[in-house]
Amino acid sequence: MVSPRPHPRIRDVARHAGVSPMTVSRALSGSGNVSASMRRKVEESARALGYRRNENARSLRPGHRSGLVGVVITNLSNPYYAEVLDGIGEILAEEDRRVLVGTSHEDVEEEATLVADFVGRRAEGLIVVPAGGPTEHLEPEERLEVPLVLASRRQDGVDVDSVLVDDVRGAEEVTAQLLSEGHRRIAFMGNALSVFTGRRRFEGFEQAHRAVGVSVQPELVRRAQQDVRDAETAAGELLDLDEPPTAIFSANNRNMVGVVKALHARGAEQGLDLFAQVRLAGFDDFDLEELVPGDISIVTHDARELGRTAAELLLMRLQGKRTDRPTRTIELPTSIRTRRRGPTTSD
Amino acid sequence: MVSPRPHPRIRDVARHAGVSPMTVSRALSGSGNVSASMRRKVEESARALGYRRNENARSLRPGHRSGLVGVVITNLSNPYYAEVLDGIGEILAEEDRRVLVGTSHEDVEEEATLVADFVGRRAEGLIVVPAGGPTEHLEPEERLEVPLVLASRRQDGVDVDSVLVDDVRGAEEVTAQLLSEGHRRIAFMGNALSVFTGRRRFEGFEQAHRAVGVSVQPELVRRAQQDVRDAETAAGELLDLDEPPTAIFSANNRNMVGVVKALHARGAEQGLDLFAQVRLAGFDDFDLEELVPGDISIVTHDARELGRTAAELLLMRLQGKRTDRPTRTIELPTSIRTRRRGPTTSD
DNA sequence: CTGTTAGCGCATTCAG
DNA sequence: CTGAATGCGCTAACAG
Repeated sequence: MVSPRPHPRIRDVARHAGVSPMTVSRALSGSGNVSASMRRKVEESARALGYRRNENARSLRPGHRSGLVGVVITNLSNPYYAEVLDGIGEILAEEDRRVLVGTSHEDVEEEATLVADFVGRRAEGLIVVPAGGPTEHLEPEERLEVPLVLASRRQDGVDVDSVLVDDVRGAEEVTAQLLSEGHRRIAFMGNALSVFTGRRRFEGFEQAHRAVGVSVQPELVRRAQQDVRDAETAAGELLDLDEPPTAIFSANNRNMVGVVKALHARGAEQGLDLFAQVRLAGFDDFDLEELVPGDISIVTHDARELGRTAAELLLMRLQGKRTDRPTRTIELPTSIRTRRRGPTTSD
Repeated sequence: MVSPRPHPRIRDVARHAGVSPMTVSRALSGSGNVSASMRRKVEESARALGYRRNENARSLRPGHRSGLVGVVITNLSNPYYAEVLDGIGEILAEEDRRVLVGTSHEDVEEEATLVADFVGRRAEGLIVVPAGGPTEHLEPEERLEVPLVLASRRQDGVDVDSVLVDDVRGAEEVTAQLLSEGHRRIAFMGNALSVFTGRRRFEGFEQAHRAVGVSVQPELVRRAQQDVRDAETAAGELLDLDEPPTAIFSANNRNMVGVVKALHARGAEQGLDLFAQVRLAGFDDFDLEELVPGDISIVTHDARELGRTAAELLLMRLQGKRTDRPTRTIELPTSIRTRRRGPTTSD
């Protein structure tokens, strides 16, 4: 007992209202000249039949816009990116545009598949957190000239509007702070070098070392941890070294949380206060940072605002306001927040 | 210098390859019978022109599926729902389906708008975390019989496949635990009563009280906090009462994090260890739970698995495997994890 | 194996 | 103010 036509068409409404399809189209789009009574009658028929205009068919007409924006995120279970996505959605919803979302899992091929698919669905614009690596799929011809904005990361050779944070400086400054406190064995935990932020944040980390003539210890560098569990494991390995680091720099949210968990777990196991022995620093806010029982410095910026800005840049292009204008890169301000503990158990 | 036709059509490829559009269609869809050499030639032309099949036009053909699933989340900046969404995406990606996502902000009207829009775009299925309230927009006629799965919450009168957790029992058991420890002034912080989980978790909370003949104090009930900041404020108010609660039950992730922050902040301000004075319990995992320096019990379940299950239920319907079979509600198992501290400063 | 015809649902012409 | 014809891009069904 399935209805033969799941979706009533404009012609069904027309028949029901005893008018031509054109009248229905005009009445429902609100645009054309239709008498008030006619409009009412059409609206009733539409409601009665449960008519819904087919946006896909509509978008076939020349000049019509799909209202779709494709968003490719590397890892949605990172609250940082969830926040970015939410910021993007916030701005696009204001313009009544919808979001097609996909996760690349930091894999360029998955990213390319998603981009191709979104373009095939005639998304009007794309916002991508690029995984890094080959970039053919991001080139204008490949994406059929669909406007693209890169969020959080940029790609060499992909000249499009981008929203970044000043990774290098943030990493450098916070690392410098650790060095100035006397730390000489600072670990680095971050993304692979193929990832823009992984490269840049490591660069800042290195620069700070060079500035004071200290060299980065390769054995203290851990890369490409994808989630908290990986990060916790990697941090555990660092703590197990014969000569463990005296400080750990975590280049993103997931790594930082993993490090904190590792310090806590090991400390409890060994009856030691590892937070007093290992100074923490890194990128990205995380919930309950204030509970970390040791000194910690966070390079922070507003993830939601980053998403909003990316969406705004895209909208400019979509509204034709900046077509053929040169590409812009907006760098969002970061700040460093340091939280220090007094002597651990006293007081 | 804008290209006149941004998107080459099948006919352009046909002309370029010196064949008919039909041959191109067949060659590219891989389905039809096309000679190998022909196929190669077509593929080359397609590449040369940067042709991308228009999925919207394609989905116009009878019998064709859009491959789209619409997902409505109430609040993406809650990591819990980000995880649910990621789980949904994981399953759908396996079937090469794409996700249209929107945030309702716990507002039924926004939810209705999104559902209508997704249906208009001919999404084949919908997964909704319902905000609660009126449900006309979720009725079969309104959504044009598009299969719908409810995630995390159910709606009275909306008889569709649903994935839930056993809110009532979870809340009851963990509340009973607090009561058995002697707590008699237990605060409740959760969603509005109009929200399914808000209702059910409060119900369990009340039941546990009734079972031991203790009555819930209305002044200790705070509802509808939407984010961590709201929750922190509300928790602060509770702590400011003349007779503050001795325990707080937080009915979800955002409330729990807010409560922990409030206890920490107030404690630091007043030089007190509030975690020793206020017993915590509630729903949903959160990062760094182990750092909470006091007793805490969490009713936990796998958010990603909830998303996966919702997607799987939807796929069953989409693949016609369960059409006209009765509606199912899957209840995911929860468990309670309790973490206790020894005496605070000694040891 | 390839081409022609026709129509998916809609809205922009242009006529009345 | 309303209707008829036409085509957006694609592909079944049917020739050939």
